[in-house]
This record gives sequence, structure tokens and C-alpha cells, in this order.
Amino acid sequence: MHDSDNFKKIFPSFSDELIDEIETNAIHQSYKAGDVIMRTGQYINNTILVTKGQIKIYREGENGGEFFMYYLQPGQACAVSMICATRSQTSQIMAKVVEDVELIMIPLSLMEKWMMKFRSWYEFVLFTYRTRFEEVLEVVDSIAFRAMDERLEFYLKRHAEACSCKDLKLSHQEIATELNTSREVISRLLKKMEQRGLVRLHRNQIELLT
Amino acid sequence: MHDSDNFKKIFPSFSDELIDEIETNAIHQSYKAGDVIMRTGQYINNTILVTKGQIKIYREGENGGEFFMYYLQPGQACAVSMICATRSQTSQIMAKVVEDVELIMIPLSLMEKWMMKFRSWYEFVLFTYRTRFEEVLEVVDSIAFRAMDERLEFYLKRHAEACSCKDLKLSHQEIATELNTSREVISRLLKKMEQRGLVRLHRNQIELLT
DNA sequence: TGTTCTATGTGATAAATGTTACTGTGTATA
DNA sequence: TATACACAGTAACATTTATCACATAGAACA
Repeated sequence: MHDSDNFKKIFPSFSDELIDEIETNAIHQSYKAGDVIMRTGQYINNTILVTKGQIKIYREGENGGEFFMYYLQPGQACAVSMICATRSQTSQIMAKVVEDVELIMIPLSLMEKWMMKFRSWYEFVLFTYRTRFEEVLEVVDSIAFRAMDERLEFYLKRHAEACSCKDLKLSHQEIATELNTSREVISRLLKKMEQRGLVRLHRNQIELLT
Repeated sequence: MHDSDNFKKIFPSFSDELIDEIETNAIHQSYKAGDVIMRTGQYINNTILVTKGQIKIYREGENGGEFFMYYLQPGQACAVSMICATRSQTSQIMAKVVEDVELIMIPLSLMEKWMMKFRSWYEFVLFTYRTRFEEVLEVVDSIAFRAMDERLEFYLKRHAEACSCKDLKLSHQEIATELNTSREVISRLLKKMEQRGLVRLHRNQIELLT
């Protein structure tokens, strides 16, 4: 199977001309689970498109916190990389690979040119901005208006959606870090959820029952 | 003074051709302090540019909360209105007038056309997306990583920047609502700040000393 | 098998925040 | 002036979250 067939499946909205351009110009990269693709403060000169694997996007606190924001999945682009690339600014976020990743990097200059040249690229970029902005607003909701128990449920739901499964491979410590709280709090809240029949707890795994 | 001279001052990056287009096509509106320009769930068909006055943007909670996100000021555009207008989506935020406002509304169809036609418009739109995204990320920081005392200081700082003054006309209740906490908590924390010499408290007014 | 390590459970306690109740005080207005 | 009202201060208490201390259980491995 050719790359172009792949692209067409992963980015169905892209026009054939755009896919040709991508194929001739893009830089391919792959990363292993656990790799950090992008760090806070790092300069960005490329827009990133994900073709395979799973990436998690975090906002880093001053004292080493890693607050989970959203997933980046095949067929999606890093909104922050688009934003920063536009002005060769430094990254405001940190990106960590959860599942081995393949991605395409598009230099700033091209990404700008394509905005005018390819309608489907223009729409993809705006769609990316829009959906991420809305997702971040939902995150604001969850922290601004909800207590930890609801935030935990929100967190678990989003992870289930990302992996399209009901068995989440997460330790309590990991969850605590990504919600910026302590493990004990998460253990207790999960226990309560188990008593309410919402989950079943295993070692390194949380089974959603809803 | 003609409108075009005004525009040129308020939106210095706009090209003359763009300003001409705006003048011939835009709809002018004005609102009084206290008016709600946009409600959560409302349909948006126009992009909004502010030429005068002050607007506050809130995220609304399910139980009636009004969480303050950021200010919208002369020379700025509502990023959410741009995003939503693109797909005639409903608003994710609520906009309230703080100080009598004059604004320009640009229909969806034009705003799209201009992206391709006027470089300065294209750059303005992307700049708006970028700066708002970054501002919202800072808001996430403040709630995710900081306790209420620091959040209050952050809040006061942003308000001082918005009005370019050190005397904030805010009641404790107002602040509490916008930070989604209770008045008593704000009163206590402000009192502590006063004891630390950071502010001086008056009725309906907080004087910043730093 | 025995040892070590990581993950989890849980009690005790501290600190931050939320809630209720009541007081006083300045402002506006009848 | 008298009254009503919004705003602010504060005590007492409830709840939530953070921290410390330690116990147990399963997995990995010598």
C-alpha cells in the first residue's frame, strides 16, 4: 500500500493535490512510547501531523506538575504547533508519547503557503484550532466548577474514548499526577466509585462498568 | 474625524483596502454596561470586533456559575465568535459589557472571503486565535496548579492591566462569583493581603499597592 | 522459595475551602 | 431623619483535599 492511500484514509478531508504536496515535502518521524516529543519552552518550527499512535498533551506547572489536557491521535494535528510555528514561538505545552507514534512534520513556510493554496488545508487548520479551543474550554469547566470526584470521572471517560476500550491501563499515581492531586485521594475516590458500581479495580487497570 | 482614521488607530495592522471593505460592509452596534452580548448556547453568525469599551468573557457552569476567562478590548476580536461563525455553531461562552461598548459585526461569508483576499485580515485572525489560546492556557494553569490565594492575586493583576489603573471597582461578591468561590473566602484572603501590605481595602474598591 | 519493588488500601491528622449565621457600617432613598 | 439595603468582617462549623504513616498484596526476579 502506498503512503498516499494511507494518508487518504487517515486524513480523508485532504485533497489529492495536498496529499501530493505532503508526500514530496514532509519529514517523517517516529517515536517510542514514553518519549517526550515537545517540551515547554522549546522552539517549534514545524507543524505536526499524527499518522499513528497516541500522544498526550500536558500543561506543565512551575513545580514540576504535569496537568493532562488532551489526546492527540491519528488524523489530528497539534494545534499548539500550528500556533507557535506561525511566529516561531516557544511551546506552551509538553507532548508525551503513550503508544508508539509516527508523525509528519511540515515546515513553517510550507504550512503558511498551503493556507492560501489548498482549501482543504485551510479548513483543516481552522477545524483544528476550533476543536482544541473547545476541548480546552471543557477542561477549564472541569477544574473551575467540579470537585475531584467529578473531575476523576471526566478524566476516565476521556481516556476510555481515546483508547476505545473499557479497560484503562493506569496506575493511581499516574492519574493523580495528571490531575495534579495525590495518589491517596485518587485511591479513595476510585474505591467509592467501585462501591457505587461504576468501576472494578485491578492492579494497574481500571475497568469501567458504565 | 472619519471612521477610517479611527479604524486605522484601533486596528493598526489592517491594510487600507481591508478598512474600506469593513466600512462598506460592517454592521455597527453599541451596548450599555451590564448588557449581555452573547449567551452560552446562542447561535453566532458574525465575527465581532471591538472598537470601544470593555467586555468580559465568561464560561458558564451548569449551576449558574460565571467563571471569568478574559477581557475583550478595543482593537481585539472575539476568538470564539470567529471559531463559531466558521461553522455557524453555538457559543461556548458568555460575553458581558463592563464599560459601554461599540463594536462591528462582520457576517460569516465576508469573514471567510477576506481570509484569502487580505493578508492583514488573515494574520489578524490567526493572531487572535493564538493569543486567546495562550491566555486560556494560562487560566488553566492558575486553576490547575494554584490555590485560591494565588488565583486571587492573578485575578487582581489581570483586572489592573485591563483598566490600566490600581483602583479596582470590584465588590468581594463579584470577585467570588468570577472565581467560582464564596464571598467569605475572598474577604478572608483580601484581609490577609492587606495585612501583607499588598492592597488597601475600601468599600467597592480595592487599591493595589504593588 | 525468598526477597525486593511497585501498587494499592486505609487511618490519623492538618490545612484549605465552603457554609451558616450574625454583626456592623456606609449609602441611598423614602 | 429614619429606614432599607448592599457590602464587608468574622466566628463556628462542615466538608474536601493534602500529607504522613504504615500495612498488605501482587509481580518480578535472584
